[in-house]
Amino acid sequence: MSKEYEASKPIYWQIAEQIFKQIIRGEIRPGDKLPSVREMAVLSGVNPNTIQRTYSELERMGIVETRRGQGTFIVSRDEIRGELCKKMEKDIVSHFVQSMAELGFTKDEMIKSVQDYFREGEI
Amino acid sequence: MSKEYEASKPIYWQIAEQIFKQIIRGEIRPGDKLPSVREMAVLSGVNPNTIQRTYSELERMGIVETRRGQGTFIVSRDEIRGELCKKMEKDIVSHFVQSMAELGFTKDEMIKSVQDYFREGEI
Amino acid sequence: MSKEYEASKPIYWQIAEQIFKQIIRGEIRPGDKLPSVREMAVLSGVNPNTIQRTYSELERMGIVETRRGQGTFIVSRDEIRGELCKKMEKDIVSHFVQSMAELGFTKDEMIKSVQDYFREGEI
Amino acid sequence: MSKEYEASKPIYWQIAEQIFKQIIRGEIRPGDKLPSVREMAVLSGVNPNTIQRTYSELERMGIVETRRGQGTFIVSRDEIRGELCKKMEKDIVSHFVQSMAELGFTKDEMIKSVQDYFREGEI
DNA sequence: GTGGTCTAGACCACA
DNA sequence: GTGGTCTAGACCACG
Repeated sequence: MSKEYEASKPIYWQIAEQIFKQIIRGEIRPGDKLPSVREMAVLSGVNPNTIQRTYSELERMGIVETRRGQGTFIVSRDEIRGELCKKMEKDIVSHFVQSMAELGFTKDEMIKSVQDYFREGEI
Repeated sequence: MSKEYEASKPIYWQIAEQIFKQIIRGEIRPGDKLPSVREMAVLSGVNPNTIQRTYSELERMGIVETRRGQGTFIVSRDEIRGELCKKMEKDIVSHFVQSMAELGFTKDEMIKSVQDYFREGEI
Repeated sequence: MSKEYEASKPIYWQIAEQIFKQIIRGEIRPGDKLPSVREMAVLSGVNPNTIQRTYSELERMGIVETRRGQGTFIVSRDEIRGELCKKMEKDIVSHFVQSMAELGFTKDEMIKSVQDYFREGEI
Repeated sequence: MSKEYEASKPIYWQIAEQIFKQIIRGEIRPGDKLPSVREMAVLSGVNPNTIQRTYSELERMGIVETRRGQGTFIVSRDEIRGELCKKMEKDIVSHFVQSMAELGFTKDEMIKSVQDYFREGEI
């Protein structure tokens, strides 16, 4: 099931983002074990070192904990999912607002832009 | 007057974005001459090669045209400003909507998120 | 009664250290029998192999002796407790002094640092 | 000038610690450029990837900043040296005090242990 | 030339 | 079998 990766972001980070989304959507839950580095490498069609880096990053962010010889687990605090979701939402929204503000958009214009985006899709 | 640049995006692109914004805000107008590569390099506190790349990028995007021996000029079509603004707006909004959609947000939730962002700032 | 273990040190060694401390504090005495590997594994919430390794290490250090068919016992020399204590104290202190010396601290500064550590706690 | 590395800690971390000490002792100063990844690899007698990891770690800790195409620089806040020193001192002291406390030592006994350590050296 | 990422393949400590 | 580290060598974006 090897996927295609964009050139713009590092692969290890794109894989991390996939895991974020799986946690947020509830497909992976606190306490769950992630596939081993080697398994995940095969699943993702990349080198094990790349997955290693992904998992290291997740651990540094406190999303995952690794138990030597046992595997890598989603941190078992139930709040982790909500926290992750809030964090990502905040990052995306603040990036959006700041970008639009630099272009001179006001709050209401930003909201209108989003509504228009959906309106175009409807047509 | 060397500025600080983020590590996340290439410097040549950050400078291009500054120029976009100046055009959109009307600080630079169609037909205006940009500073020479060397001048701009000094103003920005970066290597002339970096400015060269910025200008190349702007030319590739049809925003700027270079006249041998005279310099680099903003393309003289008056619509350029509006086009640029629309393009950037569209890029930002579609990136925002898609990122939020991947997190499972609906249209209304996205709009609420933006409103909340401003609400927090008010407090 | 599974406990939490730090990721920095191997679990087998963390368990060995717990036993050291119990001996030093007199909770376990020379001649006492340690729990069997399997019992200890359950008590500690880890794999029996891990306890096996802990006991091997203790034996290698001459702190424990195993009698086939009977179990694992704290060595019956009464001095063992004092020796262990002296050894651990010496290890900790020499590690401390050398680390501080590498940072350029003098003897008096080291002592002051320790006193300050307690002073902060008091406030 | 290839050195010997202990097996207990990862090489990339031992190299990071060397840099810490050089900063604390003032041998490297805020704003200074570190050797390039490749140079440092030769100097240290290790693979460039290992140095890369060292520098990444230093950046993550906010001690160093990297400018693509230019090099890796000690962060140019003058306070960085004092902060680093305080941080390392605190880590070492708290580790020392806690280890000794677990052995049942009181504050005064800890200080006496340190003094005795130096006294033995004198003899 | 500089750092950043990735691959391939190896070895180790740990459970 | 699991994660962690390291080497060797490659390619890329950037300045």
